[in-house]
Amino acid sequence: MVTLAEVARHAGVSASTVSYVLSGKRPISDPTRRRVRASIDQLGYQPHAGARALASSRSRIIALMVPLRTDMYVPVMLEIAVAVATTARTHGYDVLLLTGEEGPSALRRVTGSGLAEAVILMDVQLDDGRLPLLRGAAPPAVLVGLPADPAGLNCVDLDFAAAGALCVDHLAGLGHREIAVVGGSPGVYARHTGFAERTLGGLRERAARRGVGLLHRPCDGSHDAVAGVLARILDERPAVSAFVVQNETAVEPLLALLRRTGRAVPEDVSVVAVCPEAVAERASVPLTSVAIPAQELGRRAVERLFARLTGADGPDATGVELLAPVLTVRASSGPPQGRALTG
Amino acid sequence: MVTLAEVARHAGVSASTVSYVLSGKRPISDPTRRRVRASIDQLGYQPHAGARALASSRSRIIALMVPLRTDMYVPVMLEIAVAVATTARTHGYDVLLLTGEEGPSALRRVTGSGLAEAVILMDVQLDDGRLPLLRGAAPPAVLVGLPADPAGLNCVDLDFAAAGALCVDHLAGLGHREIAVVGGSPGVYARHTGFAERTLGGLRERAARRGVGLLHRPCDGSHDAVAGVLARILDERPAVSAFVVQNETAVEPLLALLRRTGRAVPEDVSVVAVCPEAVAERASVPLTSVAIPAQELGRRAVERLFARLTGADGPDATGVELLAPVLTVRASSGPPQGRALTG
DNA sequence: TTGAAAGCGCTAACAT
DNA sequence: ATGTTAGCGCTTTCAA
Repeated sequence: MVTLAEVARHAGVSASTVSYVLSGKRPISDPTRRRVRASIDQLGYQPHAGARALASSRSRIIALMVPLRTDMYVPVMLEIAVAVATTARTHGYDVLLLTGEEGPSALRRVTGSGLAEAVILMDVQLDDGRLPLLRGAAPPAVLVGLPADPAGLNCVDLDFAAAGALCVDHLAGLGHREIAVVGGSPGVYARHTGFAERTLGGLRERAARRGVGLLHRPCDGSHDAVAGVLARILDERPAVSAFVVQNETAVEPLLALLRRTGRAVPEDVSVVAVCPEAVAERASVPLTSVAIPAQELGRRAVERLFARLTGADGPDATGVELLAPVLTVRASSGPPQGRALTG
Repeated sequence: MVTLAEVARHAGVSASTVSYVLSGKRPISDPTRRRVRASIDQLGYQPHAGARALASSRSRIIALMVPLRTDMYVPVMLEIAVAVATTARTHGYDVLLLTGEEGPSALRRVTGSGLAEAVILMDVQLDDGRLPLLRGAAPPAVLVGLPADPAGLNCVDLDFAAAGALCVDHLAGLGHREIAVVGGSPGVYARHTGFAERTLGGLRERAARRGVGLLHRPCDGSHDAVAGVLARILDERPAVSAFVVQNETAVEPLLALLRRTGRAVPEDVSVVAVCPEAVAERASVPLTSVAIPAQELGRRAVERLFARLTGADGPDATGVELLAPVLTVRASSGPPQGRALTG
């Protein structure tokens, strides 16, 4: 293994000079810098990560905790994770992958051992068991998601309430008066994963304000479940002329069932989804949708973390950042035709 | 920060004794061990990861490189990654997440700096740019996937050729004589991602051996693409009575299109998929399928890595491990009814 | 603008 | 069964 000392000898300078060439923490004359750089290249020197972490108390690693459970739309998780990793690299950091399995103690472990300098948590629940470890002075952390009480925490998420409101605005603007919501799987609500409830809140509030009827049914993504929920909705509210879907796996079953029962989209019923762009674009009817900006979420989480690490916002910058939802109109929504759904 | 030296002082022993209590690398008397343990707990001591890595030349970290691209079934990727992370933890290791973005040099970086002791590569292609770095003495590595020339490499994958053969056996056994294959997206073939070609090889070989007709069409998962491919197949081979699908995103569109054109599954046509169990179980018709054992792949990759790291198989154990495919019969396959597909 | 040297916290000989 | 001690490779004062 090539060490810094060898580089120094090869370049005819002291170890500290090599170190400073690398870190840029003090001015180095141009000729010296050149010689050192040349030696580094020639010898193929790579600084030892552990030695660096020991001497500087900075590991240049952040930990990313992903959920074990997988009843959220999984590709979003991976996309966020990848965005976190690539963004971290642009700051010279690497990402350690933690799963929920070890529980909150994993945070303590990687953080207490100096393995990771900071933490990003995905799929945060309204009342998350990991939160107590993060209040106050604890390790720098950013949450992707919004807990019930974000006081003293650093959070990034899509503004799901605004997303719900946006869906209602779009549909009400087209003239729809009765909207049905095919929600996330019951498990999502049971766990109080914030996003589902926040979307629903936004839907309800805006529907009430605009005098539009709103019927909500949780639904897991299986074909049978969607069929059941759809039947109930049609039975209880025959006047429903539009659907909002938050469960991506329910999208195709819903479209298939509507087709099969002779309901044309968007002529007879409109469908609006809250889902990743990729899902909306590739659906059997391209969906009018509010995008879930996975990459942006990952990116922003890392940026906020580094804002804290570098003290740009003050050492304990805290607060909530909600990304504004964007609704893209595609082929699945249009004005109601006045035909009753059951017609 | 609590150091080992403080623990030693608190317990009234030397630093090395504390170290050996922790590592178990030499016998310690029961009373001493107890005292040390107590001090560790009381002081909340956690060994410094960097110091450990420096002194021992072992970081206890393995790197996992996931592809940036995402035209494979993404949930499988995440499931493998999570399985890798949890399995690594059972060996006391953590996992560093690398994306393809940095290219092969990322391997050099994490490995050359001593950050990671070993590497697991996902989504390996037949002729992968990362392979040259891994031949010979290079850092211990395991590939999930099978390159064209696995000589000197350590690989784990599903035996996709056998999976293809299994599908043909199942369908031919039911009496089908003409089978159509709805393959992966054209991009998968263009990149020579091994699994698609190997499945196809297995399908062809077995079909030829059993005298069954086989028609293969690549297909991305969009509804329109599936519709086009299906139309072509029906046009070219009206006698087709069974489909094998390897592209998970094409499953629902295919089922929907078959329904829409009045073809009952499995009465009129059988469908067999190569896909994760979750997809097969939740399809609108539960699918007879060969499972993609994501967890098992991740687990085996890690186990093989540690077999190498600990020298259990000799320091440069190498070779290919192909997991035997398992076909589960569900509702989507049955004997042909003798009605022509176009009937 | 550069060097010398003292650690960072731990492991692993080498002693006893 | 336990203690002593010399590094591991780097960062960062303190000096010049």
